[in-house]
Amino acid sequence: MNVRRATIADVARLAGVAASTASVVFSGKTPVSDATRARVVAAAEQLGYTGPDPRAASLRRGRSGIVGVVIGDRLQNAFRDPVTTVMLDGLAEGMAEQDVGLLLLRDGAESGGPALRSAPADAFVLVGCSGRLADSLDAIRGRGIPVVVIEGDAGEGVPQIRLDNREAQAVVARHVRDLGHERVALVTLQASVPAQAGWIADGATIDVDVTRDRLAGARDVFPDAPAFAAGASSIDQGYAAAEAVLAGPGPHPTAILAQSDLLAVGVIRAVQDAGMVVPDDVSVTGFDGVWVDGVAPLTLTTMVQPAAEKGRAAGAAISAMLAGAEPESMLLSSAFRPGNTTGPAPISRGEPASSV
Amino acid sequence: MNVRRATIADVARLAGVAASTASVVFSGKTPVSDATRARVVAAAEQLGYTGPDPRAASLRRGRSGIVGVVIGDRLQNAFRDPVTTVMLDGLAEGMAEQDVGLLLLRDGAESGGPALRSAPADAFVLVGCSGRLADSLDAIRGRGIPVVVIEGDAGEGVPQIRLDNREAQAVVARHVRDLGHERVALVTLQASVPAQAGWIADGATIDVDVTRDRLAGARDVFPDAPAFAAGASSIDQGYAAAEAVLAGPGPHPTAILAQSDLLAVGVIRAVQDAGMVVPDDVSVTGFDGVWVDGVAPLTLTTMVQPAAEKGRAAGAAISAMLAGAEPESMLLSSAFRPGNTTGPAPISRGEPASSV
DNA sequence: TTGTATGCGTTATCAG
DNA sequence: CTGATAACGCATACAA
Repeated sequence: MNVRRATIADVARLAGVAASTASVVFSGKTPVSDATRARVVAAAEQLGYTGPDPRAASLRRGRSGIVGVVIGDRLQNAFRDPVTTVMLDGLAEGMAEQDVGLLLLRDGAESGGPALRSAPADAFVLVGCSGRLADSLDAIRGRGIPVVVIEGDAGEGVPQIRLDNREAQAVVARHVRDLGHERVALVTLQASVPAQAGWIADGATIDVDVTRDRLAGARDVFPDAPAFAAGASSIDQGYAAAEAVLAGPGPHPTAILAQSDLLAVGVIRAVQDAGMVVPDDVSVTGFDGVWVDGVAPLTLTTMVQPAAEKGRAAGAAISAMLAGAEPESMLLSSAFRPGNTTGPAPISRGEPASSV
Repeated sequence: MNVRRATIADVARLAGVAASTASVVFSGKTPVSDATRARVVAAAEQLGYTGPDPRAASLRRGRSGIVGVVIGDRLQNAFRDPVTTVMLDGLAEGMAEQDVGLLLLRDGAESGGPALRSAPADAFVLVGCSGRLADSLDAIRGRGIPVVVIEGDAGEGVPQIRLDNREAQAVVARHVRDLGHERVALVTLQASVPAQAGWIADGATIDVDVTRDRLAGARDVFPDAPAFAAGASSIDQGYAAAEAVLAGPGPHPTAILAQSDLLAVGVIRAVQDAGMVVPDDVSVTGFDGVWVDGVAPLTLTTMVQPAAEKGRAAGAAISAMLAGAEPESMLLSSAFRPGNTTGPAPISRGEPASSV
């Protein structure tokens, strides 16, 4: 290991050719005579030169082969939520053609933080990091780099991959209403960035698009349903939220609509730990459809969202933009999947619908 | 959006200062008078200059702020396996100090493929991509870049983060033996790269370190236990492997030791679908300890490995190496966690221990 | 087929 | 505190 690494100039010198010739041997962009190639390769081997320095090459070519993926608050939560990982999965697949790597970035406390401004990425995918989204977007667009937004409002000119969140959540809500439920509570995804668990006040502004849209969908059917925002999409947070909901004044709700499957699992456990039965005493619904285990022998009633497809679509859009095209935004839809965590509302004790 | 993006030279010109001065305004490495700074900032804003081009900066500085993480075969499997995501989690945490991004790379079909050679990373973390590991390692070391290996044999001079796989698996095996089991079958993680599901022949070479070591641990206790290699660490593959195991000739095994929790869950389902009861007819064990759901109301008997700690340790090692230190390798240990998927061996029908 | 010249956009260094 | 200079390592257009 020499102190200084060999450069292509060193190789060329040793091989007795011009640097450009040596360069061509590695890039293969231009024909080279076998004799020359052999000399260059030999020289490279002798010097321990393994190929062009990626930093220099990317400066010269103007491409780094990296796509930045900005995932919410913390990488931690992102990895823990199967929806995100499935989506990343799809993203990787959607860009398999290009030989690019995915650079995972979190949209940290410092909005539009250093990473966004200084990451050597050819393009970015922003994932549901609303609220802070505007800043992040500015940081990126300022760089004149292609960007696609998944589940967030990006404004003009930015391709977006969205879900029919409002309508989808309304479908679930109607299912619950049709079962006769009237006292319904909602457990939402995080409402603000950074997340802050707690009741969502009437008329409160909700930064996060997904949360806002799904909440709207539920309220389309149950206008007065109280909503508790979880701190993250996790079982624990769902449990805590349900505890808060059940501890509220008045009779407990007969149905709890959670905005993610993970939250729903937590809700179910909290309900059970409170000595009640799902769905006899309380019906519970989720959202996502990728989380299948954890409530056995129950099967969660939920909306199945095309998570992998979201990623694939984003990947395809990025590919298109890198190729100079202008991809369209995309609206994907979810499918209702009934399970047995919902059932008929328990016989009313004559209580009117009320806030919990 | 101009055709050409503004450079720091443009900004400097407009501000009437030298390029180096403008640069300093952005980097903050040297004091600048307020007046000058203001002029530069104004010029930058006017030109839409949002900061130095990362590619040029990293060429100049010799650092890109990126750490490459090479995960097995497919990103897909990596994301699907909670062990990996938890590990990544820890890795991100272990490097939180540095403002670096994680570049996810797969060690694709083309060994030591382009990504490894051409990714502008300051360091690499290789995760259990053995077999192909040697090639990848060469590709990286040739570049003279710090590298840490998690769960793989990297040879001299490369810090490694390893688990006590062999001993840990032996602990589980002894637990099973102590319960009276004699006819035991093993379901292993992938044995080769790329993965190929199937029985592991006697004396076959196993490329993947983790698989080999855990297998050895099990064989320390059950020298003749037949082993079936799964195609990946997933429930489905576990299910398929167990089907193969149960379909074998002779009496079915009374215990199946799986090398991961996901596999174990699949095994359990296959056993149940075959009309048998866990653990009465067949005991099942896992490995990992991060997967808690999916077999309710059973609790998996498993080894809990410090997955997050693995990542953290790797992150710390990378940080140290980037700072010029030479971190030591690390051996982490797992803890036995008994569950109720194991129980006493069913009453023997006088069959001798045999291969299935 | 090979070589020459040029610049990609920065920033470290050092002299003023 | 500011500016001039010189790389960083490579790849492309073009000429030979």
